[in-house]
Amino acid sequence: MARSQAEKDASHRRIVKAAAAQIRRDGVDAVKVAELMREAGLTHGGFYRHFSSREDLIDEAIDAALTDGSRRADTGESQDPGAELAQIIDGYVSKAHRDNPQVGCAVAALPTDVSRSGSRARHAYSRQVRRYIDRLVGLIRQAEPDTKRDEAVLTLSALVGAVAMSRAVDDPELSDEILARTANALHRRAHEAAG
Amino acid sequence: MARSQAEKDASHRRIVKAAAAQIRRDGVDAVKVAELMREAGLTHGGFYRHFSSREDLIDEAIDAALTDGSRRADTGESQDPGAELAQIIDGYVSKAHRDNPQVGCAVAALPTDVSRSGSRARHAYSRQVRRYIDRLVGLIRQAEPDTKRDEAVLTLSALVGAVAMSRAVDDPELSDEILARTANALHRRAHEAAG
DNA sequence: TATTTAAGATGACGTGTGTCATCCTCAATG
DNA sequence: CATTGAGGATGACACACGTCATCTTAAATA
Repeated sequence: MARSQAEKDASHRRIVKAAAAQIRRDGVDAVKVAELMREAGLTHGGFYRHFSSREDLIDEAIDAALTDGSRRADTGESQDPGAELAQIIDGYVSKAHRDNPQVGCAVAALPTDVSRSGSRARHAYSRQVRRYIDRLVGLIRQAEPDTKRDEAVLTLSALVGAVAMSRAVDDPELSDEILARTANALHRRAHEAAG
Repeated sequence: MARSQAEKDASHRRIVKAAAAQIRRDGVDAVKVAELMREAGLTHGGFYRHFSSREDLIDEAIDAALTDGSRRADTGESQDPGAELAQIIDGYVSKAHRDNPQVGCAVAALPTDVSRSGSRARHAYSRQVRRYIDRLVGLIRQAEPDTKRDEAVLTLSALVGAVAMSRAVDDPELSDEILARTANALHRRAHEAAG
């Protein structure tokens, strides 16, 4: 063996982390191998000791970006489902989330990129969507299980769509309005269901 | 003057139309000048008679893709707002729409691309979002105007998010479920509001 | 019909980028 | 301590793509 395995793993993680952040901020095609390695404190030469191709890295980085987001979603095992749901909504449809895609939820940041990516990325995306839905199902108050699941999917769709649109829009007021009104409507719906 | 102005305009429209379709299907970065001109029945040489740069074309093509979608949304001046709303929901969150992004709504297909594009594209996106919201406000039954607008924004967010996610997901069943449950929940919400 | 002018074709250039061959260097083993 | 093998550095190649100079050709005008 040569250079410590721990060092290699650390380098690997640094590369993937940098790629995951840049992909969420600027998209898949903005990731350049040489530039990425520079960000990770390396040169472009060693790249192929870690990945068989650029495509391979992209797949792993998208997977990492998606998995990374799940940690955030799993925090806060509150005892009050209603409060927790409200907290998730406000955190997701927030200006901070909108303005920092590089550390935000990849489900909202990468839908189009994932559609055009490899199987690993699409699989990770699906897994993440299922996690969100399951989590929301557990927090929504509703009599019928089927109706409850409808509500969970609607909630996720609205969260993702609102953040995506708020990032694309040119007018700051409209952007804020999209976030605020989506949150309002989701809160009202949750409240009415709770009785 | 030389070659008929009508021919030039026709070429221009063909180029922009081809670009708009490809952008919605494969994203901005997939558009290559030479390939695009070939699709339009021309060679790459004449490109700069129409656009000052590739960026210029992208901006115009995104604008066109967004404007194109508004025609679809404006059709069907039905007398029954409830039926019209239901029709819009079912048409938007449909498998046909999901599977044909090249002719679908650009608000759902291009949020991330627009975020990284020029001012013209972002402005067109904002205009389109406002049109959708206004149209939905006019179709939603609700007493309070403010609440009505909340509902309209929520509806748009959910429509856009559902289509975007359904395209990224790997599992066909999950993809269908996202569309179907989002539609269910939106229909139920509209029905309850109608009393 | 002769002239003019611009749309479009042809071909080339420069740059950026993914990929790979080669060399260097140090940690792990004996 | 000598050896070795792999991580990382350096440099180069091949190719793709945006851009531009130049030529060709046909429509519009006198």
